[in-house]
Formats: sequence, C-alpha cells, structure tokens
Amino acid sequence: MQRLGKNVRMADIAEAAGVSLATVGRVLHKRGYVSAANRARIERLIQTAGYVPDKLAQGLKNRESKLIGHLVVFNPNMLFAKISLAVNTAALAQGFQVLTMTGHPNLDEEEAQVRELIGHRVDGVIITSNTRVSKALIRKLVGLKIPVVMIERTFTLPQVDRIRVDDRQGAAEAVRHIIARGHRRIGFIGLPLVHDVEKLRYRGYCDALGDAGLALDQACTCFVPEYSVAAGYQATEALSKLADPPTAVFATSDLFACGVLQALHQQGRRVPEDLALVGYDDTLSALLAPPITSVGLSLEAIGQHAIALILRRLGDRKAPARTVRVNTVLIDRQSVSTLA
Amino acid sequence: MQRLGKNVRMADIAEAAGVSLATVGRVLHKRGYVSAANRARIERLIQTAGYVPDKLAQGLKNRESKLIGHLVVFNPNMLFAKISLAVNTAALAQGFQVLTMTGHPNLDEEEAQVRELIGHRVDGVIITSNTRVSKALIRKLVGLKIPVVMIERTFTLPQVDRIRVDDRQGAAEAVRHIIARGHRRIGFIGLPLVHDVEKLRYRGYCDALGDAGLALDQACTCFVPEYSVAAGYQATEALSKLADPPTAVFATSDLFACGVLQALHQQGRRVPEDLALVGYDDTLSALLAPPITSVGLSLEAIGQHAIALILRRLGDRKAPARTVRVNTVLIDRQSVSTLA
DNA sequence: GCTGCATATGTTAACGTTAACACATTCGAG
DNA sequence: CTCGAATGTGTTAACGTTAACATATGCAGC
Repeated sequence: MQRLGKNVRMADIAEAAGVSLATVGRVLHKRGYVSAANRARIERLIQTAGYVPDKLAQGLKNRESKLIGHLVVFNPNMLFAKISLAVNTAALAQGFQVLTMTGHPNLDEEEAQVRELIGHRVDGVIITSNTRVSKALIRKLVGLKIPVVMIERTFTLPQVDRIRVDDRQGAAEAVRHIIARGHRRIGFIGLPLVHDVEKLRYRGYCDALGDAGLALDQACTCFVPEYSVAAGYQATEALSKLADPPTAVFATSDLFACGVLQALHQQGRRVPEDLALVGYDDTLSALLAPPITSVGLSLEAIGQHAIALILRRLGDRKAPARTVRVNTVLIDRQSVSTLA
Repeated sequence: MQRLGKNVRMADIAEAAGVSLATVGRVLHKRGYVSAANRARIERLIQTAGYVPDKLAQGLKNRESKLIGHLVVFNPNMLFAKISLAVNTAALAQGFQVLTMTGHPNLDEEEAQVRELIGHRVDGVIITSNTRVSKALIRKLVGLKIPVVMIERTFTLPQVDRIRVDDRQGAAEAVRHIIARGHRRIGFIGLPLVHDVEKLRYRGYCDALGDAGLALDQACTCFVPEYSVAAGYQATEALSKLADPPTAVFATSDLFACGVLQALHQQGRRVPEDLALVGYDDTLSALLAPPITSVGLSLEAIGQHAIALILRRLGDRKAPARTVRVNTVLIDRQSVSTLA
C-alpha cells in the first residue's frame, strides 16, 4: 500500500481493506453504517499505515482550509508575540492553524499579505491593533465572506467583530493602587491621545486622580512619540527636572518602565524608594530589577474570544458585529512604596 | 462573473474573457503563447475581478502546499518568538507561509502537532532546539520525504539538515571581552552540561580563561536547573557569598542576567561598578537598567538558512545532510567596567 | 409473502488548478 | 506550393476528499 515517500490516501486504505472509498469515509467521519468487522479492520489499517487526511483536498471540497490568518506587527516588548501565541493556542484547540503575517507593512505589502491569506483560503482573519490594515482591505475580506476579528482597534465596520481591552479601568486601577499607597503627585508616560487605546489609559489615569480629589497637573504628563525604552528614559529625565517632581510614575507600557529604570539607574536613584513605578502590559515587568507592578492583559481570553468570534461568524456570516470586552489584572510586585 | 461572496476562479476569468481555462493559465504562468490582445484582456480581468489563485487547489494538483511547519516552544525571553519571526520573514520572501506550533508538548501532543503539519501537507518542517520532538518522529517526516531542518539541536540524522550557532566562539568572545577589561575572577551561570548548546558556551568560557592563563575556579561556576530569572537571582546570591567573589559574571542567557540584576538591586550593588555582567542571546539586554552587553545571535541568518536548506532539499530530496554554522555578534553596552 | 425500515456498501460527480496533448493557423524557406 | 516551425488556443484527466445517490440484504410487522 505504501507508495514510496508519498502520503497514504483513503484509496490506499480502501484497497487494503477491500472496501470502497465511501466505507473508509464513513469510518473516518463516524457517520453512517459500517459493519463492526470492517470498522475494526479499517481503523487498524488507518493506524498502522499512518493515514492523515489531506487538508488541501478536504479544504478544496469543503470550502474551508482550517487556517486562520493573523495580521500583526511584533514589537520590542513582544506583547504581540504573546497575543500571537494565545491566538495559536486557542486556534489549535478548535482544530485550526494560524498563518501569522508579521510584516512592517508599507501599504503595498499590507495588500500583498492579505492576498496571500486569501490565496490560502483562510477561514477567518484576526487583525491586531498595531497594524495599519485599512478599512478598504477589511471590506474586501468581508465581501469574500471571510470573518474578521479586530483586536484593540477602535473603528467599527459592519459584520466585523472586535475585542477591546478595558484599558480605562485597567489604568484607573493601577493609579488607584498608587494613590492608596499615599502618593499625591503621579507622573504619566504615554503616547499622544491620537491613539485610542492610549486615550483610554489616559482617561483611566484621570479617573483615578479625580476620584481621589487630586488635581491633574499637566507638567506631570509626558506624551512621547512611540513605544520605546528611549522614550521612557527621556520622559523620566524631564520629570526629574521638575521643581516638584512626582513621587510615582504610571507608564502605559512596560517598555516605558524599562526606560524609567534606566534613567533612575543613571541618576543613582531607586525603585521603589525614590520613585514608585507601575507599568502596563506585564510583558517585561517580572524580569526587571526590581520587578515592577504592571497591568496584565488577559491574553488567553483575547485568544479564545478571537477564535470564538470567528467560529460564531462561520456559523452565521451575517451576524451583527459584536464587541467583546476583556478585563485587565493588576499584578502587584512591590514597586510602589508606601508614602508617609 | 462575481459569484456572491465566493472567490473568483480561473473559470470565471476564462468565461468573461471568452477563452478557455488553458489560455488563462498561460497568462497566469507566463508560459506558452497568448495573443497580445487576449493577454491584455485577461490581465485586466484578473486585476479588476481580484482573482487570487486557490492554493488549496494548486497544492492538491502540484503536491506542494507552500506551507512550512515550525515546531518551537516560546520561552520567557521570547528568543524563540524572535527566531519564529525571522523564519516567517525569510519564508515569506520565498513565497511560503509558516504554520507555527508552539506547544508545551507532552509527548502525545508532540505527535499530534506533527500529524497536524502532515495533514496540511507542509513542504518542510523546522524544528527548534527547545522542543522535545523525538528522532522517531523526525524519521517519520523523512520517510514522507518532507525536508526537515533542525535549529540548534545536536544529534545527526540522515537527510536532516541543521543550523548550529557558533556558541563556543560566541561565549569565548564575550569572556575575552571581560578579561580584556582587567577582570580575573569571572563567574559563570548556565545550565548543566547535559545540554549540548550549554556545553559549547561553557567550553567557550573555559577557552577564554585558558587563553588568558586564568585558572578555572569551580566555585565561580553555577549550574542552574533552568533558564529563568529566579535561577540567575539565586546563582548571584551564591556567588556573592564566596570568600573571594567574582568581579564579573558571564551568563548564558539574558534571563539569567535579569536575575543577576535583581539580586544586585536587592543588595544595593550596581552594574558595572560593583560587578561586570555579560548576557547571552541579546533578547532583553537592551531593555535592562543598565543595558547589558550580550552575545547576539544572527537571527535573520538563521531564518534565511532554514528556508534555504528546505528549498535545497525540495530540489534534491536525497541530498546529504548539511550543517550550516551561524556566527554570533558581541554587542557592547558598557556593562563591563575596566578594572585597575 | 409483502412492505418498509434499518443496516451496509458502492458509484460518481464535484471542488479549482495544472499540464499533457491535440488541434488550428500563419509564415518563411526551400 | 509545400513542409515544418512558430504561434495560438482548446480539451481533458488527474490531484484526494466528500456527499448525494444508488443498490443490496436482512428482518420485523402485518
């Protein structure tokens, strides 16, 4: 039966068992009637021959590839790599594989990547926040009836589901934690408010200050151009130079927290003694010296929801767009000192 | 021509252009004769209709999926995520997509993952060092004539190509760098020598000491059970308690370096003033306070070689096994002080 | 001894692409 | 004007799987 160096086919099993393709198919799909004797024989043959169904043929016939596309850009703190991992894991649990496109897409490449996914006839596409993928391109996918899920992207599109992290609440919780330890002047490091996600984190920061009756001091808020260590470093230097510098800093990314620590190290100051520090995304915070309190995202939940949303839409292609909210978890690592 | 919500097929193009499938095929493959008029018309139709060839059908016919499997386990420092990224990028440049399996495989799962890849009829499989994938399973792939490339795994198997990083040289260079700055007692933190990769790094450490005429002091070498921050922390505490503690430490992973920094922070000591430190893999070192000198791996080279080896074997399935060596790059970040 | 249903199996036409093959037409060289 | 390239196009049989349809036997109920 073994055709040298070739994959075993249903036909090979059928021949060896002396039955037709259909009977083998019935055993494989556990559907329809097969005599006990034949079933046993076929199952044994499948085992010993190491038959594995050809997903290409299955896909061609069934019009489904069991492949899901994931558009994402990895960044230095590898948050998106972790999301990618979560997506992969959740997909695998449902019998899907993930094609991850991690480009740095100029707008041409972006289009090429989507074409690539369409070519592979992916059953769904997940688009994460830090890609540029345009509405037009998403509409193209929708037009092809390919379910699309966006993670942490803010615009809405008919028949496109979304996953949003409750960043406002997450940030507020972090800042409340700082306030509870007695801090009154709390610095903020984040991206300009043109980024919706960042807007939410900033609002959460404001919420917490407001709830505690603390005034928002513009001098304490640093808006930097990009997620990077260097940006955190520079922001910290700026904050240090203030006449009345903050005693604590809330950073909207662990990358910023790294920069804060580097700046402090340079100045010979320490966390938490000289400055309290809380980061965001919990990607690096456990690794730093000292380990930093940070706001963790529920990555597994994100992955599972992404797959679940695709599955749902695979069942009902014209279901109304749904937005799933995912919460955050404050992970306390003692980088916030208690102030007198 | 548009069949609502369905992908455009060659047949649709052919019909619209008033030609046969074969003619469209000739345009698509740029092969054979097509009249200029027809060519232009067909090309335009392909454009406007947004035709994308079905890789499932192509794969079924051509017995190639344009998919490459990658077996890997992501670890906390995300080194393997970065390798994964490099592999993806290199694959894409050659028209391949990557199916990444990032399990924490008990030996059953491992088998299931490989079956999954076989099911998708991957054109090749890349296996990275930190998986458990057994020889038996690899032999199965070889039996199916699927090219296999192993990254940083040490055993040899006929028709299985390998990529090895020149860890011995990389470690030696790092330690020589430390010695050049005047250090004489240099600690070592690494895994037990049962791991071949670690064995090489340890040998490199010994090489450098030997070349400099320095004695190897067993007391300065810490073999810890796993790559982790905690292990680095504990090793540092142990080294600190020595009567004659080292003035520098070479760690075989940036994760260890993180632990070293945490331990020093705890003790109120500083890098590089109180201890020189060099890490390995350059995954985290740039983010730490202070940034740490580390041995970088040529990730892009690893990715490109992996794909190139698969391509080569796709051309000649019974080519003899080849091992490609990839070098390292010492990235100096001033975490090694100059001793008197 | 039918009828009808449960059981058991086989045949065949897709799915979208490719490539081998066949069949035209044109044109230049002899 | 005829032969053989060169040019241009069409037909068809795979690739491996699925599912609709067809067929056949045995047996219970009447």
